[in-house]
Amino acid sequence: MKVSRKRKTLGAEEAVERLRAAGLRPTRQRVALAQLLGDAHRHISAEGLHREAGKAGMPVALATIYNTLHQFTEAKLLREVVVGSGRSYFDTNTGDHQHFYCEDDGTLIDIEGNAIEVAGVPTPPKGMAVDRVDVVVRVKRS
Amino acid sequence: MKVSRKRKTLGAEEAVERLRAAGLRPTRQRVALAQLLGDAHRHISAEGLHREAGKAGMPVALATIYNTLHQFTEAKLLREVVVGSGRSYFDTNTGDHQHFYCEDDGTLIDIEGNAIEVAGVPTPPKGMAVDRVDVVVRVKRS
DNA sequence: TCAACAGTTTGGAATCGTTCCAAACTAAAA
DNA sequence: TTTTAGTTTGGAACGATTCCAAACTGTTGA
Ligand SMILES: [Mn+2]
Ligand SMILES: [Mn+2]
Ligand SMILES: [Zn+2]
Ligand SMILES: [Zn+2]
Repeated sequence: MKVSRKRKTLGAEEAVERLRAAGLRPTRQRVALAQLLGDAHRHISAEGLHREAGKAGMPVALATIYNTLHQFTEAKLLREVVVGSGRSYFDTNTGDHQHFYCEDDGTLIDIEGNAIEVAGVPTPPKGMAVDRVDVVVRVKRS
Repeated sequence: MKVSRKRKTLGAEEAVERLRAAGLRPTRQRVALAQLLGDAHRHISAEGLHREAGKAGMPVALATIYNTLHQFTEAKLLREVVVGSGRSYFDTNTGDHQHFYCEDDGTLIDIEGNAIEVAGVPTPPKGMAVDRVDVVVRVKRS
């Protein structure tokens, strides 16, 4: 049987506060999305969030979903994760961490930032500064 | 002034041999592309190779470019590198190495495989095996 | 309290990289 | 040669994302 699991969403007030703190005007749509993204660590696509908003009875235009995801990313409320050339994922875990990526089903799984260590990164070319070091551990069904 | 630089391409015979060794039928188009990809380490997109083939007087249909790049990748003559969700790059360096990625202009720069070291990769989830560990050092103009 | 404005949302069209398709072509086998 | 399986092709189709201009709505400050 299929076990249905409730996802922990945010209260509206909390969402509004979060948006204000990030300097974003708390519109109906942004509040709804901030609530849906909630607290738990998750990896979600634009299409996925669009669908969730619809199911939750607060439909939001797809263009707005994209706008919002990018604004949230800019505001460090989200982090964009690129693993394949197709779609991109947005990660509610903005802390230092890396990912397992399952090529078979497109799943992402967090790897704690303190678990993994990258050593020996050379000095970037003149005039460049390191922004972030991304590690993707590609796994396959064995 | 703009300095024009010659790129080292392969001889036709050498390209044919390489294709044969990889179990690929040496068609006119595949030989042309193998020649263009040549010996030097480079990062190229499908569109880029399509344009180069045209300029070199051996036009190849874009669909064939994609077919060929994927077949070459399958045959380990190339390696596919994903850095952004837009286009994907094909890397003539198939050895163990990683990349700097400049977000400003989309440039890729190799990092020797023996320079960088990733430690502490956790055991993959049950039933999964590590295929490859990709490190992308994102840099920005500073 | 409310007009005015800047910021935001919207549906739909447009873009873009990539894949699909079925017909024409060609390298290799017989 | 012929045959055959594999390959190429242009153009249509696709899916994710972005663009657009019109409608809407938080916020401000009179
Ligand atoms: Mn993006
Ligand atoms: Mn591919
Ligand atoms: Zn994550
Ligand atoms: Zn490389």
